[in-house]
Amino acid sequence: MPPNGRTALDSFPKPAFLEFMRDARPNKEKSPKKAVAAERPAGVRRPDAARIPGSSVHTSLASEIGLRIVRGDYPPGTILPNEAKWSETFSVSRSAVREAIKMLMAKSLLASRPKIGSWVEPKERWNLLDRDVLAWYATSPDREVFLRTVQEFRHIIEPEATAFAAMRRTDEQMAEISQACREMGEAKSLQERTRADTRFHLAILRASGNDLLVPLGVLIESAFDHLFAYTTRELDDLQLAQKMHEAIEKNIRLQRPDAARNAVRKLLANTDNVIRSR
Amino acid sequence: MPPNGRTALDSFPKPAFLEFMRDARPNKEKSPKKAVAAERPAGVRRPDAARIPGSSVHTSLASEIGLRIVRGDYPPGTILPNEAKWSETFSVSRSAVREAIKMLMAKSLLASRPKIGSWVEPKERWNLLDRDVLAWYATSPDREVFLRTVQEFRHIIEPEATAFAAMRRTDEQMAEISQACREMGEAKSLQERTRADTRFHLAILRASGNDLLVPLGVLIESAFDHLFAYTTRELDDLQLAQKMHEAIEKNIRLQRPDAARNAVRKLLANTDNVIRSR
DNA sequence: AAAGCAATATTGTCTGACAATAGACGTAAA
DNA sequence: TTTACGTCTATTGTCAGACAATATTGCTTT
Repeated sequence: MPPNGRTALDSFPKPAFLEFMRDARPNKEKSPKKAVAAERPAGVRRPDAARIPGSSVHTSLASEIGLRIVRGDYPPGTILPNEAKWSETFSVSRSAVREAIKMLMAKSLLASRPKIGSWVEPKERWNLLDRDVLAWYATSPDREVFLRTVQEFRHIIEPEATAFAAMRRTDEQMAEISQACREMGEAKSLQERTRADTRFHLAILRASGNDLLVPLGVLIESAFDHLFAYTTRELDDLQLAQKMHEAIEKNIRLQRPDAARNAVRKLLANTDNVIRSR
Repeated sequence: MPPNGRTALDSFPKPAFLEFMRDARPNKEKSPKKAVAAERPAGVRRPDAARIPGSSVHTSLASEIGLRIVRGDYPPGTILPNEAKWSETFSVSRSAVREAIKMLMAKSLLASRPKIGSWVEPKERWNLLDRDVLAWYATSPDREVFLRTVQEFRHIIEPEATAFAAMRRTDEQMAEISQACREMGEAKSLQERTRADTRFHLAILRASGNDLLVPLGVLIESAFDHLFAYTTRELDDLQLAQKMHEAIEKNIRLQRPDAARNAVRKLLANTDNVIRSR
């Protein structure tokens, strides 16, 4: 029953109220509050905000503030504007601001105390492996550096994860991996192919049998998002990449950890070249 | 100015209100609300809640609910009690409940929609590498399994991270590493030693030059917390471990990636033995 | 039987109030 | 002059109550 919608703060829903961000309207008269029903004050009342799932006010606010922090607008240690100030700046209620701030606190970007305010936590505390933080982080510096960092990380994780998968995969997990691999080959569009590619690598992480590896999937997703622009359209390259994926699939299927690890290393080296050559 | 207190939801502050958790008091009369000042209703009003930093109501609530979810009380897909219900169960305001839920949403343990309610997200979405989630996760299954998983993860991460550190460390980073190593040797108590040990490994992660490795420090901290009970009191073992740490320090200092990697592998193998032998 | 429509339950948002906290500052004492 | 203490005050924490938006559920109508 719970629908499987995309996760929240992904920041692309174009938060409605951000349009009038700096539009400080100090003299907004209080809404009458007596008029119970009938007599709609005709517009003015933020007509149709919050349509898309990920764009409730607090969510959008969290995105905006989170992005600013990660981007470096408020360096670690900085004391942020207080809740009343945010509330005024964005013309939203204090509750919405508080909920947004609580979300950022949950990601360790912020902490707060009465009388002090909220301050930006030192960068080491940031939960960089969080989906949203990662997304914000990915936008701020130039793509190159970010992509290189993620790619380096993949070199550390994926070969070992794949070796474990070759040892411990269940049949169901193998089926997922194989299917994703097949769908990569049959994909009609580049986007479709990339999606199957992502599924392939995530399935391997899940099959590794180590719960802690699974959350690292966000890194792979992020990498593929940013790699998309670099992806080749050349048929030769595509076929080569497909062969490499099939080699990985095969070695996991035949339960050969070492061979699987090497196959992944080859694939990553190939990806490195794609990045470098651009 | 921002004090460097421990991070929030660490769940050891023994949240005050949890005492009367199941104490459903349906007929609580509304507080008079007219009596402005003077005439304190004498006790009853949750006398001294929220003393310790990490124990505000919403924070404690998030801990309690988060723990329940991770523990498996509400399996993925389950629709949770609604906000009003939580509010009643714990006798706290709906705002507090909402803020707690927003924190859990930020960690991808929950998601919600109007009219539906809040449901537990599939486990793959959980941000297991989050400090709090990890802490909750660590309590639920038996220590053994958790410890083994974390330790396996360390085998994947730390050798490579250390090799990178040997290549890219700055002098400041080296100083941190060396100091932690020294303090390990000079530590007077086991606890003191463990703390220095943790600092040593975290400093290496930071020195690796890959931002994404830093957040994995929570795993190491968690591992050491749980490893503490297993730690040996034998002098021989301690001295052996110290030698291994010094070998790592030396190889990073001399910028020998391969030797550093091997030194870490040895140390981890030693730790494996400690775990296994218990 | 199918399609549209209304009732309903739940989260989302706003408002306004008061409590608790801890820094800043001034005042008094040593 | 310096130190210690108490007061002032700005900020988050908590509460209460109201209304809006939304999508499921079940009913009604064709």
